[in-house]
Amino acid sequence: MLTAYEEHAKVFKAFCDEKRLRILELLRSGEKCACVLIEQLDMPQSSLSYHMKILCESGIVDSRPEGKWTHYKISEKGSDEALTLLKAITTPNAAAEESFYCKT
Amino acid sequence: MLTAYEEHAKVFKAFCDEKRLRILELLRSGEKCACVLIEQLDMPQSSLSYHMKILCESGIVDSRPEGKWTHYKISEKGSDEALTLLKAITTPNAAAEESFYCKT
DNA sequence: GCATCATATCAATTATTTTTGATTTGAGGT
DNA sequence: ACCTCAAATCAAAAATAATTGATATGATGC
Repeated sequence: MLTAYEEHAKVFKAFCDEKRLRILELLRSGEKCACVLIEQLDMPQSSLSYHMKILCESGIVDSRPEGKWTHYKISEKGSDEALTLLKAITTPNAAAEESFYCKT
Repeated sequence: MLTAYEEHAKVFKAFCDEKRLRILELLRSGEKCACVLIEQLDMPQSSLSYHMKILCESGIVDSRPEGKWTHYKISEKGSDEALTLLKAITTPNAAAEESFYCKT
Protein backbone atom coordinates (compact mmCIF):
# COMPACT_ATOMS: atom_id res chain seq x y z
CA MET A 1 0.00 0.00 0.00
CA LEU A 2 1.14 3.48 -0.86
CA THR A 3 1.33 6.49 1.43
CA ALA A 4 -0.73 9.56 0.51
CA TYR A 5 2.46 11.24 -0.68
CA GLU A 6 3.37 8.33 -2.93
CA GLU A 7 -0.18 8.24 -4.26
CA HIS A 8 0.01 11.92 -5.12
CA ALA A 9 3.47 11.60 -6.63
CA LYS A 10 2.06 8.93 -8.93
CA VAL A 11 -0.46 11.37 -10.39
CA PHE A 12 2.27 13.81 -11.39
CA LYS A 13 4.46 11.08 -12.88
CA ALA A 14 2.12 11.45 -15.85
CA PHE A 15 3.49 14.92 -16.52
CA CYS A 16 7.15 14.72 -15.59
CA ASP A 17 8.34 12.91 -18.69
CA GLU A 18 8.82 14.41 -22.12
CA LYS A 19 7.44 11.40 -24.00
CA ARG A 20 4.30 11.30 -21.90
CA LEU A 21 3.71 15.00 -22.50
CA ARG A 22 3.95 14.34 -26.24
CA ILE A 23 1.39 11.56 -25.92
CA LEU A 24 -0.96 13.84 -23.95
CA GLU A 25 -0.57 16.55 -26.55
CA LEU A 26 -1.78 14.13 -29.21
CA LEU A 27 -4.69 13.01 -27.03
CA ARG A 28 -5.78 16.63 -26.57
CA SER A 29 -7.20 16.45 -30.07
CA GLY A 30 -9.36 13.47 -29.17
CA GLU A 31 -9.33 9.75 -28.51
CA LYS A 32 -6.58 7.86 -30.32
CA CYS A 33 -5.75 4.23 -31.00
CA ALA A 34 -2.37 2.91 -29.81
CA CYS A 35 -1.36 2.23 -33.39
CA VAL A 36 -1.91 5.87 -34.31
CA LEU A 37 0.20 7.05 -31.38
CA ILE A 38 2.98 4.63 -32.29
CA GLU A 39 3.01 5.96 -35.81
CA GLN A 40 2.80 9.63 -34.97
CA LEU A 41 5.45 9.42 -32.26
CA ASP A 42 7.67 6.98 -34.14
CA MET A 43 8.06 4.92 -31.01
CA PRO A 44 8.44 1.13 -30.54
CA GLN A 45 5.18 -0.56 -29.58
CA SER A 46 6.49 -1.80 -26.22
CA SER A 47 7.71 1.66 -25.40
CA LEU A 48 4.34 3.26 -26.03
CA SER A 49 2.66 0.53 -24.03
CA TYR A 50 4.96 1.23 -21.09
CA HIS A 51 4.09 4.93 -21.05
CA MET A 52 0.37 4.31 -21.56
CA LYS A 53 0.37 2.11 -18.51
CA ILE A 54 1.85 4.91 -16.40
CA LEU A 55 -0.63 7.42 -17.85
CA CYS A 56 -3.59 5.13 -17.15
CA GLU A 57 -2.43 4.26 -13.64
CA SER A 58 -2.06 7.95 -12.83
CA GLY A 59 -5.75 8.35 -13.71
CA ILE A 60 -5.03 11.00 -16.33
CA VAL A 61 -5.79 8.73 -19.28
CA ASP A 62 -8.64 6.27 -19.83
CA SER A 63 -8.30 3.22 -22.06
CA ARG A 64 -11.09 1.66 -24.06
CA PRO A 65 -10.31 -1.76 -25.54
CA GLU A 66 -12.34 -2.52 -28.64
CA GLY A 67 -11.63 -5.80 -30.34
CA LYS A 68 -7.95 -5.93 -31.19
CA TRP A 69 -7.47 -2.23 -30.57
CA THR A 70 -7.09 -0.07 -27.54
CA HIS A 71 -8.23 3.53 -27.65
CA TYR A 72 -6.90 6.12 -25.24
CA LYS A 73 -8.26 9.46 -24.19
CA ILE A 74 -7.60 12.09 -21.55
CA SER A 75 -9.79 11.49 -18.50
CA GLU A 76 -11.74 14.58 -17.55
CA LYS A 77 -12.23 13.23 -14.05
CA GLY A 78 -8.55 12.41 -13.62
CA SER A 79 -7.51 15.79 -14.98
CA ASP A 80 -9.85 17.63 -12.65
CA GLU A 81 -8.56 15.66 -9.71
CA ALA A 82 -4.96 16.45 -10.65
CA LEU A 83 -5.79 20.14 -10.82
CA THR A 84 -7.49 20.04 -7.44
CA LEU A 85 -4.53 18.17 -6.00
CA LEU A 86 -2.02 20.62 -7.42
CA LYS A 87 -3.97 23.50 -5.93
CA ALA A 88 -4.04 21.76 -2.54
CA ILE A 89 -0.30 21.09 -2.62
CA THR A 90 0.66 24.66 -3.45
CA THR A 91 -1.92 26.62 -1.46
CA PRO A 92 -0.77 28.09 1.84
CA ASN A 93 -2.15 26.30 4.85
CA ALA A 94 -3.67 29.33 6.56
CA ALA A 95 -4.38 27.51 9.82
CA ALA A 96 -0.77 26.46 10.32
CA GLU A 97 0.83 29.57 8.89
CA GLU A 98 3.15 31.57 11.09
CA SER A 99 2.09 35.04 12.04
CA PHE A 100 4.23 38.03 12.87
CA TYR A 101 1.61 39.18 15.32
CA CYS A 102 0.59 36.10 17.21
CA LYS A 103 3.51 33.86 17.99
CA THR A 104 2.52 31.51 20.80
CA MET B 1 18.67 24.04 -24.47
CA LEU B 2 15.50 22.19 -23.52
CA THR B 3 12.48 21.52 -25.70
CA ALA B 4 9.13 22.89 -24.53
CA TYR B 5 8.16 19.37 -23.48
CA GLU B 6 11.30 18.96 -21.40
CA GLU B 7 10.76 22.40 -19.90
CA HIS B 8 7.24 21.45 -18.89
CA ALA B 9 8.30 18.05 -17.58
CA LYS B 10 10.76 19.86 -15.32
CA VAL B 11 7.96 21.79 -13.63
CA PHE B 12 6.14 18.60 -12.67
CA LYS B 13 9.32 16.91 -11.42
CA ALA B 14 8.69 19.01 -8.32
CA PHE B 15 5.57 16.97 -7.57
CA CYS B 16 6.44 13.45 -8.67
CA ASP B 17 8.60 12.52 -5.72
CA GLU B 18 7.41 11.65 -2.26
CA LYS B 19 10.18 13.50 -0.43
CA ARG B 20 9.56 16.69 -2.38
CA LEU B 21 5.85 16.51 -1.60
CA ARG B 22 6.73 16.25 2.08
CA ILE B 23 8.93 19.32 1.77
CA LEU B 24 6.15 21.25 0.02
CA GLU B 25 3.70 20.21 2.71
CA LEU B 26 5.97 21.78 5.32
CA LEU B 27 6.37 24.94 3.23
CA ARG B 28 2.59 25.30 2.97
CA SER B 29 2.67 26.58 6.53
CA GLY B 30 5.12 29.33 5.61
CA GLU B 31 8.73 30.07 4.80
CA LYS B 32 11.21 27.68 6.39
CA CYS B 33 14.97 27.59 6.89
CA ALA B 34 16.87 24.58 5.47
CA CYS B 35 17.91 23.58 8.97
CA VAL B 36 14.28 23.37 10.06
CA LEU B 37 13.39 21.18 7.09
CA ILE B 38 16.37 18.90 7.77
CA GLU B 39 15.27 18.48 11.35
CA GLN B 40 11.57 17.98 10.65
CA LEU B 41 12.17 15.52 7.80
CA ASP B 42 15.10 13.77 9.50
CA MET B 43 17.04 13.90 6.27
CA PRO B 44 20.79 14.29 5.62
CA GLN B 45 21.76 17.85 4.76
CA SER B 46 23.07 16.96 1.29
CA SER B 47 19.87 15.11 0.55
CA LEU B 48 17.68 18.08 1.41
CA SER B 49 19.91 20.35 -0.62
CA TYR B 50 19.52 18.07 -3.64
CA HIS B 51 15.74 18.19 -3.49
CA MET B 52 15.62 21.93 -2.80
CA LYS B 53 17.64 22.49 -5.96
CA ILE B 54 15.08 20.57 -8.00
CA LEU B 55 12.20 22.43 -6.35
CA CYS B 56 13.81 25.82 -6.99
CA GLU B 57 14.73 25.01 -10.59
CA SER B 58 11.14 23.95 -11.26
CA GLY B 59 10.06 27.43 -10.18
CA ILE B 60 7.75 26.09 -7.50
CA VAL B 61 9.97 27.18 -4.61
CA ASP B 62 11.83 30.43 -4.04
CA SER B 63 15.01 30.61 -1.96
CA ARG B 64 16.07 33.58 0.08
CA PRO B 65 19.65 33.45 1.37
CA GLU B 66 20.15 35.48 4.51
CA GLY B 67 23.58 35.39 6.03
CA LYS B 68 24.48 31.78 6.74
CA TRP B 69 20.94 30.60 6.25
CA THR B 70 18.73 29.89 3.30
CA HIS B 71 14.99 30.27 3.61
CA TYR B 72 12.60 28.55 1.27
CA LYS B 73 9.01 29.25 0.43
CA ILE B 74 6.43 28.19 -2.12
CA SER B 75 6.42 30.58 -5.06
CA GLU B 76 2.97 31.93 -5.79
CA LYS B 77 4.01 32.81 -9.32
CA GLY B 78 5.52 29.38 -9.97
CA SER B 79 2.49 27.64 -8.52
CA ASP B 80 0.10 29.67 -10.64
CA GLU B 81 2.14 28.91 -13.73
CA ALA B 82 2.11 25.20 -12.94
CA LEU B 83 -1.67 25.28 -12.57
CA THR B 84 -2.06 27.10 -15.87
CA LEU B 85 0.28 24.64 -17.53
CA LEU B 86 -1.56 21.64 -16.14
CA LYS B 87 -4.84 23.05 -17.43
CA ALA B 88 -3.33 23.59 -20.87
CA ILE B 89 -1.94 20.06 -21.00
CA THR B 90 -5.21 18.38 -20.07
CA THR B 91 -7.71 20.59 -21.86
CA PRO B 92 -9.12 19.33 -25.16
CA ASN B 93 -7.77 21.14 -28.16
CA ALA B 94 -11.12 22.10 -29.69
CA ALA B 95 -9.63 23.30 -32.96
CA ALA B 96 -7.89 20.01 -33.67
CA GLU B 97 -10.56 17.75 -32.22
CA GLU B 98 -12.14 15.18 -34.49
CA SER B 99 -15.80 15.56 -35.29
CA PHE B 100 -18.29 12.89 -36.22
CA TYR B 101 -20.12 15.34 -38.42
CA CYS B 102 -17.48 17.20 -40.32
CA LYS B 103 -14.65 14.95 -41.41
CA THR B 104 -12.71 16.68 -44.15
C1' DG C 1 43.43 35.90 9.64
C1' DC C 2 41.29 32.00 11.73
C1' DA C 3 37.44 29.32 13.55
C1' DT C 4 32.67 28.22 13.10
C1' DC C 5 28.39 27.42 11.24
C1' DA C 6 24.95 26.71 7.30
C1' DT C 7 24.47 25.33 2.87
C1' DA C 8 26.07 23.82 -1.70
C1' DT C 9 28.66 20.85 -4.45
C1' DC C 10 31.26 16.67 -5.47
C1' DA C 11 31.86 11.88 -6.29
C1' DA C 12 30.92 7.16 -5.71
C1' DT C 13 27.30 4.07 -4.93
C1' DT C 14 22.68 2.40 -5.07
C1' DA C 15 18.06 2.50 -6.70
C1' DT C 16 14.68 3.48 -10.00
C1' DT C 17 13.09 4.35 -14.52
C1' DT C 18 13.27 3.83 -19.36
C1' DT C 19 14.24 1.35 -23.52
C1' DT C 20 13.54 -2.37 -26.67
C1' DG C 21 13.44 -6.97 -28.91
C1' DA C 22 11.22 -11.17 -27.87
C1' DT C 23 7.32 -13.52 -26.13
C1' DT C 24 2.62 -13.92 -24.61
C1' DT C 25 -2.20 -12.90 -24.59
C1' DG C 26 -6.45 -12.35 -26.61
C1' DA C 27 -9.69 -10.92 -30.27
C1' DG C 28 -11.13 -11.85 -34.93
C1' DG C 29 -11.21 -14.01 -39.30
C1' DT C 30 -11.05 -18.27 -42.32
C1' DA D 1 -8.31 -25.32 -34.92
C1' DC D 2 -5.21 -22.27 -37.00
C1' DC D 3 -3.50 -17.87 -38.60
C1' DT D 4 -3.06 -12.96 -38.10
C1' DC D 5 -2.91 -8.74 -35.96
C1' DA D 6 -2.80 -5.35 -31.87
C1' DA D 7 -1.42 -4.70 -27.46
C1' DA D 8 0.54 -6.19 -23.04
C1' DT D 9 4.13 -8.28 -20.62
C1' DC D 10 8.78 -9.99 -19.94
C1' DA D 11 13.61 -9.60 -19.28
C1' DA D 12 18.07 -7.72 -19.87
C1' DA D 13 20.52 -3.57 -20.75
C1' DA D 14 21.11 1.30 -20.61
C1' DA D 15 20.09 5.68 -18.80
C1' DT D 16 18.67 8.64 -15.21
C1' DA D 17 17.75 9.91 -10.51
C1' DA D 18 18.49 9.64 -5.56
C1' DT D 19 21.42 8.88 -1.54
C1' DT D 20 25.06 10.27 1.38
C1' DG D 21 29.74 11.07 3.41
C1' DA D 22 33.31 14.15 2.28
C1' DT D 23 34.77 18.53 0.73
C1' DA D 24 34.16 23.32 -0.78
C1' DT D 25 32.09 27.82 -0.39
C1' DG D 26 30.83 31.75 1.85
C1' DA D 27 29.00 34.52 5.68
C1' DT D 28 29.85 35.87 10.52
C1' DG D 29 32.27 36.57 14.75
C1' DC D 30 36.49 36.88 17.36
